[in-house]
Amino acid sequence: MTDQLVSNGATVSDTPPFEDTPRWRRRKDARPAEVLSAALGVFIAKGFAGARMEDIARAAGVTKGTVYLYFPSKQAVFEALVRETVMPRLDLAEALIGGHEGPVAPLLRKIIETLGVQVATTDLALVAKLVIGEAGNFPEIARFYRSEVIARGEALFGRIYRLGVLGGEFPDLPVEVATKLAIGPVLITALWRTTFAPIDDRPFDAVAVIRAHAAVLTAGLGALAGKDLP
Amino acid sequence: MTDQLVSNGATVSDTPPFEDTPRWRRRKDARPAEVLSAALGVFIAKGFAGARMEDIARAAGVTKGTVYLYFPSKQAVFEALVRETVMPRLDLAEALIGGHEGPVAPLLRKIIETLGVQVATTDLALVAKLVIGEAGNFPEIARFYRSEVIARGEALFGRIYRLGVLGGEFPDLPVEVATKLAIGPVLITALWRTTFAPIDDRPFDAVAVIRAHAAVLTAGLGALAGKDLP
Amino acid sequence: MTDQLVSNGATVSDTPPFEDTPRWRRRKDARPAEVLSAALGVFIAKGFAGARMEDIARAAGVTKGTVYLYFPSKQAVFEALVRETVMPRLDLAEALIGGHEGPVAPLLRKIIETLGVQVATTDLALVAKLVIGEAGNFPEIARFYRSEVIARGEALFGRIYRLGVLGGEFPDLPVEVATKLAIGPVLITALWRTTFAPIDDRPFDAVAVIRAHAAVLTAGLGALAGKDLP
Amino acid sequence: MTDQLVSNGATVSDTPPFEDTPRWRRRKDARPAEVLSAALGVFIAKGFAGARMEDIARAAGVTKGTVYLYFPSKQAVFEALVRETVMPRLDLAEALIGGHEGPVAPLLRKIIETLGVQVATTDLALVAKLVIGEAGNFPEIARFYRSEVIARGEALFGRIYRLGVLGGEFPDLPVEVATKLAIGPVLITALWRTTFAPIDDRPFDAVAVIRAHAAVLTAGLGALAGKDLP
DNA sequence: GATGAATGAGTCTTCATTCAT
DNA sequence: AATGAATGAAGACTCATTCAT
Repeated sequence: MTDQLVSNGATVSDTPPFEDTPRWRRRKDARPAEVLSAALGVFIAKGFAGARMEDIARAAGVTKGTVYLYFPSKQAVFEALVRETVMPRLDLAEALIGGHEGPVAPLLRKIIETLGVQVATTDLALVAKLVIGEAGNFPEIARFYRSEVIARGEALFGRIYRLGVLGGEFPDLPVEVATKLAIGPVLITALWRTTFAPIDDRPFDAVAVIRAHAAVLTAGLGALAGKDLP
Repeated sequence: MTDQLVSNGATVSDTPPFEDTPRWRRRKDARPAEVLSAALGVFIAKGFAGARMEDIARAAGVTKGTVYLYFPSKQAVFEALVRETVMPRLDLAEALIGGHEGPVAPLLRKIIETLGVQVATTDLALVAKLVIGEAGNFPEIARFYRSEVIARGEALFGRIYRLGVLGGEFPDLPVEVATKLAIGPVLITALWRTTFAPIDDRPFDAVAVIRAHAAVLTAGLGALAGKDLP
Repeated sequence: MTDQLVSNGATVSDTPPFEDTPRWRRRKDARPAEVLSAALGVFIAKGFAGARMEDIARAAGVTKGTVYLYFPSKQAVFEALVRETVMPRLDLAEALIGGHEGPVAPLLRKIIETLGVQVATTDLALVAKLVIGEAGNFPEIARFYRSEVIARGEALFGRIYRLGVLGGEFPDLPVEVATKLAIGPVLITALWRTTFAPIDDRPFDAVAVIRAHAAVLTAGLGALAGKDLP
Repeated sequence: MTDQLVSNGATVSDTPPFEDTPRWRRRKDARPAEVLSAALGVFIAKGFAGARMEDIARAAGVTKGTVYLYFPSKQAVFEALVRETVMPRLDLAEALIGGHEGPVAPLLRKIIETLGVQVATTDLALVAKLVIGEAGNFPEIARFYRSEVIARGEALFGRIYRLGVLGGEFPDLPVEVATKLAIGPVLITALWRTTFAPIDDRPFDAVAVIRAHAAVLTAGLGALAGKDLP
């Protein structure tokens, strides 16, 4: 059941079923990524404390010792996981948004849709959920996430939002407030997916939520343009 | 199903019918609630696994043994906590919304503001965060929360929303989608409060987010009324 | 076999054989000393690294967890052991020597005999052996031993020795050299007892070595009085 | 008994009779000795248990696997180390003493000085310390050392000492007692060197201790010649 | 009713050893 | 011959739970 959640990365079954049956294969380069991928599933399913290194190792198709060959501790696995999962995507996001300039409202909608679907569909959301759940125990991680992920996201979004304010398309909300309005429904799809969808009969259509959100938010911002907000 | 959930934890009203030690009577009645209140703080700070019974006991001003006098296990404490914290508030919420009828859009805004501020400000949000964080380890809790809290909230919100759709004030979104749009920014304030606010210098104005959210959402829904959404 | 080495302190068999069979008895005050006594035997027999907390606990008649109730780590047990075993004896030694004044040569012999027998017979020697064996891993312990035990011993011995030098009874050796001449054979009895005596058929008469040592050393020092030593 | 001790460790002379890879020939011959030399340092610094094969290998400039090429286990390394380090020196010692005959007291002093300086200055002392520290875990090693090293040393010393007793130059002490008087201060310099010298500011003059010891011991024995000792 | 000493199952982590390359 | 990735048994330490007091 966890496997469904982990969209990318190798899983146990990636190991080719038949080879000349070596006790192990030399995979130094691939291993860390494999372990992290396996770790994501286990952490999501059981939380940091509940995840046993044994679980992670087995999910990665190796033994405990091998995990320690690449990561000095469970916490290091967790930290690497957050870093490695989030960073590449962020670069992508910045590249995606960075170039765009022009009429703001439709752009915002497009961005929320595109990124929202990404976030609501990929590991990114799972990592966010992990960070939220474990922030108490990992202030460092929270701080890192705060400064590396959220700050960068806010900067991107803020740049666009301010353009809209200047152009009279959006009301003059503080950027950090506007950002949360934009992120809120995106985040909820992420949390729903890990928290309630697994125990729910009804299908959960994350994309529908994101679409509606993008539409309603831009419409609402447009409608309130130029008005004073309390 | 709900009854099974909190399988055996004592609750506040569990006072044994007759005893002859009035000296302890006062305490005995108050203890379970005191313990749960203390437990909330500890669970929030450290998560379920990270919270030690010793911590909870000390926070409640008693010793470990005493906690076990009222709750048979750590899990029972957690379950009772979710139940006892959420239930009374829900009744309140239903009472609050239940009566109102009339013009829908302003009502919706009022409700989101009032309840949102409540949620974003009180323990309710913390419990939600807990449930989200521990759902993997406590499917029962997640199920309970899903059916008791979310279902009831959705029913309340859905009743109003459908009125708005019928009256042509709102676009015809599926109720569970609309609910998530409404809840998203509320939830984010809750998560922010526990996750990032503790490590952030800048003050976090939850109420501002809720206000803006109520305004933008109702404006957006109004603007899209009658239109087709993809 | 180890039991013979540990002269004082409670051992497992101190537990009264029959009582009203409690799973455990509340012994908060006695426990730390019991654990240390048991630990000495285990450390001597297996060295620090080879000693398992389980061994120590079982030797003390408790379980692992109980040991951790009183000592935060294995290293803490070791440190406390050295401290607690050595300190009281040192006070004794200082009291013993402190008072004496008068003709120096016979006094020195008396002191070496008395203290040497003590050292060669009690736990003191075992602890010294431990410190020697584990100094590499516990520089702190070595430092502590160096400054607390050896320095104090050297001061005591040095005071007497210098009197003898001034009185023309002893040759003018550096005190730290003279001390080592006095300690050497004493130490060897300690090491022999733990290292070779257990695997030897022939009985080992530590007291005979000490007596001979006291006699030969004082005679030698007397014979060399006033002469130049290279 | 001795043969069992070093059960299966390869020794320097183990060179397989014929190979055809001269490129490695030089190394292959030197390796075991290099490994043992490296191992001594590591064992001294960390004790047997604390020494990791990785440490030993790195100190020898090879990798773990290579160590296992020459020694089947860590214990085999330790055993070979003790054997190979001690044996050659012992032969030397026997050669040195063996020939001498004549006036006993000055000879004894000469021997103690010469050998004592050797012992107090070379690896020999370190090995002794190792054996003392690990005897509990390696009764075999202790037995080997007892029978091969100590017994031979005692025999050498005893032969000389008995001559002195017969000639009326020395008091009639049991040989094993007299040996310990002679060895004690020598051993202490060895232990001091590894245990306290590394953490001490003051320089430690092992040779001065040995010189004084040789002088005082022979003087003392001479002074007590013919007297009854208790 | 309350305490806290004691327990012991459960995990992380280390490292000697193996073996494909 | 040499390497070093992989293994897995072993041991320190934690903490929920029990129960004599």
